[in-house]
Formats: sequence, structure tokens, C-alpha cells
Amino acid sequence: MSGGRAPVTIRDVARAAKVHPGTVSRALNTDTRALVNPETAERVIEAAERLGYRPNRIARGLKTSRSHTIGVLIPDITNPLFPPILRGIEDRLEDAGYTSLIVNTDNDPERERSHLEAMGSRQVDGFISATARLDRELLAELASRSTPLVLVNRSFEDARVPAVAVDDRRGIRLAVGHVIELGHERIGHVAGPQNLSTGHRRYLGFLEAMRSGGIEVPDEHVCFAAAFTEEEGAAACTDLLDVAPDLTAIVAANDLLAIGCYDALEARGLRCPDDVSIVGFNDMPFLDRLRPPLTSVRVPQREIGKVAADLLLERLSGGSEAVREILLEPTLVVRGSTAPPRRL
Amino acid sequence: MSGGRAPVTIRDVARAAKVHPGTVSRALNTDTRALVNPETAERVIEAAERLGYRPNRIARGLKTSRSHTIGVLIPDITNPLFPPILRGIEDRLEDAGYTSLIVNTDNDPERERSHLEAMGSRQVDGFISATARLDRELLAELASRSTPLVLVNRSFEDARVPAVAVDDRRGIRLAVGHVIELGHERIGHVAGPQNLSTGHRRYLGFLEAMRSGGIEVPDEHVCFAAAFTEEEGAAACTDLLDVAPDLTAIVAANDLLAIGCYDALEARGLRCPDDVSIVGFNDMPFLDRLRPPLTSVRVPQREIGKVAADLLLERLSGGSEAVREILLEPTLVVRGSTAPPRRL
DNA sequence: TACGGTCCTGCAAACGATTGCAGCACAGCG
DNA sequence: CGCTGTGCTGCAATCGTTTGCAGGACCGTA
Repeated sequence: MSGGRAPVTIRDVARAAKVHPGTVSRALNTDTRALVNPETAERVIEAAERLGYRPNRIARGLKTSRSHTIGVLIPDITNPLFPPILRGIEDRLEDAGYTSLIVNTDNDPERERSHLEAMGSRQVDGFISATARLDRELLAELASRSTPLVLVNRSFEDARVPAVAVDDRRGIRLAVGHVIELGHERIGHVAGPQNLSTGHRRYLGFLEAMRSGGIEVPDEHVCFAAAFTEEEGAAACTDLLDVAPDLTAIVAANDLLAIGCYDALEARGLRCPDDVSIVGFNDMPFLDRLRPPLTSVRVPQREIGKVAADLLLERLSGGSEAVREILLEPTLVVRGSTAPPRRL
Repeated sequence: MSGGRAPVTIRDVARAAKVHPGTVSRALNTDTRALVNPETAERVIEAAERLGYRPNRIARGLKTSRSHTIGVLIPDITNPLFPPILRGIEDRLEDAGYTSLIVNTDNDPERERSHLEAMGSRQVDGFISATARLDRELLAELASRSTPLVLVNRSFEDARVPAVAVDDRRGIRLAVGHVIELGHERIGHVAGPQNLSTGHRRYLGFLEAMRSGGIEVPDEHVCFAAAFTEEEGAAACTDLLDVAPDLTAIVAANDLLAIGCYDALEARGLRCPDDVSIVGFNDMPFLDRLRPPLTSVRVPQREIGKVAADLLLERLSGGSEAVREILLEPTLVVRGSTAPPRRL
């Protein structure tokens, strides 16, 4: 019904129900409703309904200094890694009556700062950050404002900040285990940038998994890519094959790097998986459509988002103060890019 | 510097600069600054800086009843079609000092309503909607609140709402023109759902392009998919080949449908492009990695987002009242899925 | 000296909700 | 009958800004 012109305020409702505005506020708020006489409440609710009253959250926020909004920082929404995470976050926050404000930082400290600033002045109640690096200074500022913060997909070992991510080491172990099981012994690693926690942890995971598989890892079997891109992956893979042409399997720290490996192999006239097996990480969409379909480590992205939101909500409701780092379990999705080595 | 505990308000600044809060407000606001003595302004600004003053937008919003926030409705952020659009929107809005509130509706009227409600009570200044269909009733409610609305990727022919989208008909014409030029004559169309404006317009575009190419289109050369999914694309393509096995090219209304066609061809033992050429629409990421790389119509998604934001900003600043529908130019990206017909 | 005009700044009322406090009515008890 | 306690509602301050209005200071001119 309704759809009136001028916005109807709590005062209008009060007038209609012949009570004081304060009473309306109490009657309409589920957790103060107990304070008001049931039939009065009934009358108020009915009046609010009839007039089409919509509480003004801005005004409420001003008084309560809680905006029920949380800021989400990501590098770039265009990166297919993030949408599922965002979806997980939003779904959870929505259930709890919160809204998320998403911003793209492009990993640019300048943008980060200005966005943080802007969100701060919008009185967000908390932050979830999935950016690669967060300025130390900014972090301190956040802490001083005592605005809760949860990190996603990376950890910040020294500062005590709760974080949720996939268990990178375990993921790599799955990948390495898989190719070892197929019979590979000369296994290389196209590692990600070591200044990003994911890149670093996956590298460590690789060493660890190889060791526990009883295989030596000479330095030449690892090449570090400067960024998580196809180009860098191709370059790193080429370097790798230059110094260690007898590799029969390559575990990449990321799907894009793995795709880059495809290019490098092709440029060299090698075939996947016949000559070299490749494993990726993240299990991006449409990997099954590649040629060959890429075997990859799947990370439960949506779940990561949900857990991050849960963690934040917990803090907001004054729950446990304990700083937790939660690692979620990855799984291996075997496709056509891995096969037993041809020449044993 | 600073990083103090209690939030510093305009009153603190006033005290520090020994002026009245009202003066501080005027001095800090660029378009009222002219009203205050330059050196007073200077002193105020300096004090604000020193204290680390951050204006409280909530309070400001309450007074001015403008939140500088705009609501963006999309079906699902996980659909690769949307992130670039969102990015375009955000970038533009950010420049103008606005923030966007993104919500996923899953094309569910129920969710749409509740989100609209929530955003309304957050006092958003305007909406951009990329959802497939917007409830007639909801639309009316928006209009009554006189909150500006801009549609993306679909138009709403009867209601007078500004919209921005790609020129679907022209895009299909590019696709059809391409295969005709290659020498194809028996060309089929896997059409999208006809209750979605994109699906419908692309279908019309197909008929038109064929006609202008001088080619008859018997009914059997078109099959309608029930949804924009790979499965439906495969099913439609199979039907198409059942009744018209002599087709040498298929123009799909969407990349996912095109990928479905790949599956259908493979199931039939046909090869692309040797036996049948395929063209997609949207130019999703990683299409160049498919087997074969998919020829597709590229739509300037980011640009669409930017233009939509511009349109909305224009309304917000009380600009032209004219309802405009803006169509952006698509381009054709030729890859490996199209080739001259083998058997002429 | 008086007067009109220009600049600037202070005053105080909003904006729409929440909430501690006070007060009223009424019931129960002694 | 008086006292205490409980249950409900009204009052008014408050959150941090913005903004129309009024008034003070100062200048120039008559």
C-alpha cells in the first residue's frame, strides 16, 4: 500500500498510535519490546505498518554509533579469485543484518589509505581485508580506532590479527602427493612471489611435501615468478626447463602460473601431460575447459568468506577476544593435465 | 600523526581553533569556504589536520539526507559477466565521492524486495540494477520515492527508465557477418531465453542480420535455450543438429551457450571449426584458452558500468531529465572456432 | 557623526532516532 | 490505610553536522 511522498518518521507513527516517540522506538525494536505493554506495542506496530514506516538507519546509526556496515577490501573484483569469497561474506553478513561495502585497492597503498579513510568516516563497524599487503601504519591506525579487522587469504604473522585462509601447505602436499603417486620423481615448482604469504607458504609446503616424499629438491627445481600472472608463469617455467630439462612434473603455486606453464611447454614443443604433468592451485572456473583440463587444488572460497564474516561478527558481538587463525581444507581436483611419467 | 582514542568531532576542532562549530563546518566544506575569512579558514584547517579530524558522514547524512551511497543490484557476483561492470561503476562513483553498496539478488523477487528495503532504510541516493527482471511493483515504489534508477544490460521498454547496454543487434550482426564472410550459408542460432531482453534482442538481431545477408531463416535453424547455461546450450544445439544436420555454423546468444555447443558437437563426433563454426557472445575471460579458442563478440563491460554510473550521477546532480537508453558498441574477437565451411 | 553596506562569525534549531531517568497507576502486602 | 514494588510511558538530552538568521565590526560616504 502507501508509497507516500514525504518520508514517514517515528514521530508520525507516534502521533498515529497516540503515544510518545520513545515508546514507538521501544515497541518497534524487538529487544526492547518487552518494556512496553503488549497491546500498546500491537497498536504501534499496526500504525507503523499502515503508514509504511521505514526506520532511518542513518539516524539510528548516529545515535548508536553503529552503522551495521562492514568494509571489505580486495585488490580487484575482476580477479576470479574474489567473487566467491565476497559472496560468502555477503551471505553471512546479510543474515546477521549487516551490509558490506566493497572496495578495490589494486594493492595500491594510496588507494588503500583513501578507502580506509572514506570507510572510516562512514563509520563502518569492522573490516575484512583480502589485500596482499596492508600498510603497517594503516593497520596501527585501525587498531587504535579499535575497529575489528579480519584478514583473508593471507596472514600477518607478527601483528595479532585474526585471519582465515586455505591451508596452503596442505594443498601443495596434496598436489605433490598426487604426482609422486603417479610415479614422478623429478618434480619442479613454479613458485609465487615470496613477499606474498600465499606464495611463501606454498613454497614451504612444496619443500616439506617433497622431503616427506623422500625426494631431494635441488635449487634448480624451483623458480620464483615475480607475480601471479600467466606471463610470469611462462617465464618461470621456461627458466626451469632451461636448467632442469628432465623434469616430468611441475607444481605451480597458482592456476595462472600453471596456464603460463602450458604456454612455455608449447613454445618448447613439449606436451602436457605426455611430457610434463602440471598442477595448478585455486581451481578457478572453467579450468575443465582448458586443453588439457588442468588438475588443480580447490580452495573453498565461499566458505572462506563465510568463516571470515563469522569471525568478524563474533568480535563485533563482543565475543571471544582470542586471535584465531583458521585454515580451511583444500581438496585436489584431478583432471587431464597430470599422468604417469612417460619415461621412467 | 595522532590516532587518538575518542573520535574527534567538529566541536573539538572549534575549541582548538577558537571559533564556533558552525564556522568549522563552513571552513572545512570547500563550497562554503568562501563564506569565511581566509585566515580563519586556514587556522581551522590547520587545527583539523592537527587533531586528525574525520568528518562523520553519518551525521552529515542525517542532516543533509544524502548518504552519498548508491545501491547496486546484480543477480550474482559470481557470474563473470558482472565484476567488470561493477568495477566500472565503482571507479566512476569513487571519483564523484560516492560509494556503492552491492547486493546479490539471485533474480529472486523476495531477495530483491528485502534488499531494496534495506538499502532504502540506509538512505541510498540512487540505484543501478543489472537484475534480469525488476518487479513492477518495486519499480513503482522506487519511482514514488523519487530515487533515481538506472538499468544495466537490459531495458524496460514501457516504464521510462534510463538504461545502458551493449548494442545486441549490432553484436549479432557482427557475428553473423563474420561467418557469412567466411562463406557459410546454413547458419543456425542457439537463442537465449526470450523473456530476457538480451536473449530477445539477440534473436531479433540474428533474423535481421541474416535477412540483410540475403539468407532465409527457416524455423528449424533456431533453437531457444531455457537459460544461459552450458547445459541448456548443449541441449539446444543437439536439438538444432537433429532437425538441421547440415548447418555449418552456429551463432550462440552467449558464451556459455556456445561452450554448450562444443559439448554437443563433441557428443556427436563433430569437430569445431572443421565441421561447424561457433560464435559466442560476451567474450568472457579465458575464452582464448578453450579448445578451440572461441570467437566471440566482446562487450565493453567496464565501459557499461562507467556509463551507467555517469547516467546516475547526472540525475543526482539534477541534470537532464530526459530518459536515455544508451547502447555501446560491441566488437568481434575472431579466434579459432570459426573457419570457412569445409563442404560448400 | 550618522548611516548603509559588506564581511564575517556566532547562535540555535533542525535531521530522526535511542535511552537514562523520572513519574504515574496500580497491585499486593502488612 | 499506607507503603513498597512493578510495569509502563513520557520527557528531554544526545549523537555530529549543517544552515538560516541575526548581529557585530569595520569601512566609506554624506
